[in-house]
Amino acid sequence: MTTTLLTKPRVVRILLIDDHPIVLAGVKALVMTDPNVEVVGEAFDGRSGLRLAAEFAPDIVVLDISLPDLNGVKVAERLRAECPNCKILALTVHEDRGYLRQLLEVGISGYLLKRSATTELSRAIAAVAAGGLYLDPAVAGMAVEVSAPRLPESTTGRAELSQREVEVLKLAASGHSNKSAAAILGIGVKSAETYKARAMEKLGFRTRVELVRFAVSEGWLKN
Amino acid sequence: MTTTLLTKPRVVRILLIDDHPIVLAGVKALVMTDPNVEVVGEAFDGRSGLRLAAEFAPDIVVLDISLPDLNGVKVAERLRAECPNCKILALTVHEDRGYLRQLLEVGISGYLLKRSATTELSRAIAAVAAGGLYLDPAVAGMAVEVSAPRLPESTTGRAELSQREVEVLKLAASGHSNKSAAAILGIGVKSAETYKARAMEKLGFRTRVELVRFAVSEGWLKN
DNA sequence: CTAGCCGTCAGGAAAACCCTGACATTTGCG
DNA sequence: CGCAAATGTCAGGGTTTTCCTGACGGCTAG
Repeated sequence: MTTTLLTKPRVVRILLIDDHPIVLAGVKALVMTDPNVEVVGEAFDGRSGLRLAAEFAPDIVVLDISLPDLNGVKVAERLRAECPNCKILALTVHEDRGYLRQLLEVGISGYLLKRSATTELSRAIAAVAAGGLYLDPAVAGMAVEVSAPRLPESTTGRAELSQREVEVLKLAASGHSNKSAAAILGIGVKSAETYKARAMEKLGFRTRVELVRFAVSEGWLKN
Repeated sequence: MTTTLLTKPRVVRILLIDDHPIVLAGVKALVMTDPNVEVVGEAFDGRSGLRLAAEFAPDIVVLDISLPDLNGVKVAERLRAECPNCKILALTVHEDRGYLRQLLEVGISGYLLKRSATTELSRAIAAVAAGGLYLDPAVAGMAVEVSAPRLPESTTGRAELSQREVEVLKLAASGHSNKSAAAILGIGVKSAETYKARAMEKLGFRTRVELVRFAVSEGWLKN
């Protein structure tokens, strides 16, 4: 079927989710400069966002990954489930491989960094609205290494961490040695080593630096 | 210049510094809704910001603390020196005692969190333009504890860390090994070990956990 | 019932870390 | 000026920790 001659100037309806009102208002002001875009809702946390998404069924959800109540990945996941027609455009400061991978697995349609030029925003929205996949130039390179190499065996599930793995990881990121973490959890050092290794492998991390970055972005180190 | 009877129609001239163009554009859109405010410059990094400040001598510099090239505190410091008439309004996501303390010592006029309501922004600008000090409600409580207790341990002049010690400590807290830190600093592993040991000893830390806690409270693990 | 994840752990090699010096500069102070 | 203290730089050697490779029983789902 051929495309219509006059592409109907159908307005793209957008829901914004960002925990920083000042940033959200700014993004809103930006996207509204495009007459084809309409902001149908704004939320400052994950739960409100999910509620508004269910209510308004927007075309695109512009989602900040760092949220106070729910992890951005969790929100994306639930959005996919509860509002399958919503496209998700992640808008974030995080340039971590881990986030990108998780979000791609969840099925987002775009990943844009806040440090990108403002023109990228409208470009990304246009691309996503058209049904495409948009990745920020700065992370596009990661996508290839991310999509190909991982997990011949995790066909069913995604990179969910088990309870023990999360516990050890938090302690490790807080500066505890495997031995110390093991003592705290009341298990053997070797077990702690195993959990940490498995978790790191699941997350695709190979160095403690990456782990600490992840921990910071997860809010694990807020004391 | 004659004084007018009505409140001064003088426009507040503002310079914006934020490394995320999308956020910066948003803030710009927000402040421009106030007719008394004029944005005279925008910069995405510290150096450009300092240059523009010298060029335009704005009334207020709205400064994001997380910058790629220079630390926000450094930028504030140099702004105070090079452009003494500029008021500085820190706009940031960081709620750390450490940052706030450092910035207050440098002599900023305002501290606003991005998670605050948009109305706070104009309020803060107005307050700062009027020569006042504005602190975000969320950090105002910290200010009192911050202004009084000036390093109880430094009574004899001891808790001062040398440059190298701080550098290695930051890297260590971020998850770098001594070896990795040494490589980054371009020194031998043994030197890095020495700095770290001396610094830990000065601070009275025995474990990495204490170090990480300290780093978090100092805001070293953000950005 | 077979496969995979989970919690638990070992052995041995490799890497990182801590402790003890060491030495040359720089800097404050009597 | 000269000396002691602080700083930047590094090595040797013993101790810990981490890393890599398995392993084994319990549970759950296909």
